[in-house]
Formats: sequence, structure tokens, C-alpha cells
Amino acid sequence: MRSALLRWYDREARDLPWRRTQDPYAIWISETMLQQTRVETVIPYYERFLSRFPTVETLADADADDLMEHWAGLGYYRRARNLQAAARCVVDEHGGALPDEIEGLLSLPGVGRYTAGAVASIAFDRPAPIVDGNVARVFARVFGIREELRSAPVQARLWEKAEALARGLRPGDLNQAVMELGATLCTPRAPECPRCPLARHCDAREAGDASALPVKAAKKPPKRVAAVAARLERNGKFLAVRRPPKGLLGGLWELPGGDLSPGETPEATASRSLHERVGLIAKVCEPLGSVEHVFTHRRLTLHVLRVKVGPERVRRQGYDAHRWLSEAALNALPLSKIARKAIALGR
DNA sequence: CAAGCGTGGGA
DNA sequence: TTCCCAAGCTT
Repeated sequence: MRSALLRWYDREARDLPWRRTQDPYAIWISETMLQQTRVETVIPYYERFLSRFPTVETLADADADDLMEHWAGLGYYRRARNLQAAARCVVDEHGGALPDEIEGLLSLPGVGRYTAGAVASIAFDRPAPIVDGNVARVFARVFGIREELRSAPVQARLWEKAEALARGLRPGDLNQAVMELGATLCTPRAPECPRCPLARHCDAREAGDASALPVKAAKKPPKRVAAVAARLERNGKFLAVRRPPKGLLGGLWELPGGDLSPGETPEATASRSLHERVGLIAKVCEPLGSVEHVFTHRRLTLHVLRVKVGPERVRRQGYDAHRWLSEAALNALPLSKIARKAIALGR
């Protein structure tokens, strides 16, 4: 299997930006961005991020808003703050060099078993195993694993198989070859078995049920929620607020607002939440429409309103910064996709 | 161990 | 439209 994989990978590997470097820092950034995120989405973010923060020192010293500007739109924003926290740890406690073994890597915030194995094998040529979604799917098919994929025993078995695979020459390329296979041929639906270098070794191919594997329990549907965002204009400037670092969309800027309580109208929510969260009294609320947004665990309807307020000073509660900004300056902030949709609706 | 955490693309 | 999900980690 190893030689078949490596022959195929040497021939077919895609030319990806992080495959043109041996810099452990750059490889770590790429692996973090690639968590739950598609290659095509990551590429432009990776290029911009590495240009702006080319070394672990520049990342450790980055301004928080500058950092989030380079992550805005990529999702799972905790990853960005964990990267910076880890960069500071590398600078302060490892002399600026990324740990070159699993244990040291695992101790960094945001680095779990997968990322530690990826960096150790790809950047440092260690025989470290990795199991991601691709590896799990390929292995489930090749080894004919028909039990539910996320169960503890199946996970343990997948990691054992991965460990056996990585034990040999070119562990980083072997790990990447399995992921590459999962991403390009051994895809969730309609796998291209005739072109697969592992076809001769594959249990599911033999049994004819490759597209039925792996077996996964259904996920719970996202909960429907509703909220308001206020387009609050005063003297030609708009009020922007920054969410606290932890939790949903942490560290990103948006229009002030809040969640609808049961039975509450958007207008009432706007008045109440603006009073509670920025200390302003709404005098006029005019609905501008609504936008839909789906998170992993929430399906949000966001009602956008144009709101007029009195001359009171802003008193924040629950946000960790606020600014009155021109529309151009507002759009230059690190905004989530949903915030961009809300702002676009007001024009 | 389940839940929380984004976004966009394809079927 | 709706669903599934993509190089996971933390709590």
C-alpha cells in the first residue's frame, strides 16, 4: 500500500502553496486553516496571512484587529486567536522554534492530535500518524470498517492503522497521499475506484459498497434562531461594536443588536437590546429586511433595522469595543459574513 | 462525550 | 430547498 500510494502521490499531487515550503511555521498555519475548511477556500487566506505575518514573531506581535482582518470570512475564529497564543508560547518558551515532536506540539493551544501529527510528519519528517475526515473515509473503505465511524473503538482502530502507515520512509508524504486520495478520488459520493491506486487492496471496492462507507450517524439539524442588527446612524457615521473574544464570531465586529425573545417583534428587540447593550434609546425603528445565515449549529434569521437614537453617550454591555465610523471604515473592519450581509442590506 | 464553533459548494 | 459536509479543537 505504501509504495502504491507514494507512486500515485508523486504523479498526481496537486500543486498547493503549502507544498512549496518546508517552513514548519507556514505548514502549521496551513494545517490550522485547513481544519474543517476546503482547500480552495484556504488558498487566498493562506497567501495573505503569510505575507502579513511571515514569521512566528510577527504573528506573536500582531494587533488583534489586524489578525482578525486576515481571518475574517474563514470561520471558526477561535483558530486565529489560538494561533497567536501558540505563537507567543513558541517565542517565549521555545526560543521561536516550533516544537518538532508530537508532545510539544500538542501542548500548544489549538493544536490537537491531527495537527500535531501533520506538522510533525510533514514539517519534521517524524513517523507521526494522522486521522482526518479523508483518512477516516479511505481507511473505512480499504479496511471494510462498517461500524459507526465516530465510535471510540472505530476511532482507536483508525489511529492504529494510521500509525502503522506512518512507520516507514516519507511519513509526511504518505500521510498527505491518503488525504489527497480522499480529497480527489475516494470522495464521499461517487468514489472513482477504477483510478484508485489502492483498488487492489480495498475491501469496500471488492464488496461493492464503497459509496455506502463510512457509516455516520445523522447530525442534529441546526436550531432556528432570530436576531436583530441595527443600522444606527448619527452625524453621518455608523455605530460598530466588537464581540468578546470567546464564543460565536468572537473578536469580530458587527452592527449592534441582540436575539429575539419568544414572541418579541424585531422592533421591540431592537429597542430593548440597544438600551441594554449600548445604552441608547431608540426613537424610530424602520425595518430594512432580513438575511438568512446558517452556522454549524444555528440557522439564523437576522432582521436589519434603521434606528434613530438620541444624543446619549454609548455605554457598552457585553461588547468589548465600539466605534462610530463612516461606511467605508466600517467595511474595512474584520466583519463576519453575516455582518457583511446585514450592512449590505441597508444601502 | 456531546455540544459549540463558520462558511461555501455540490448533489 | 435542503442536506451533507471539509486537512478538528475545546469545554
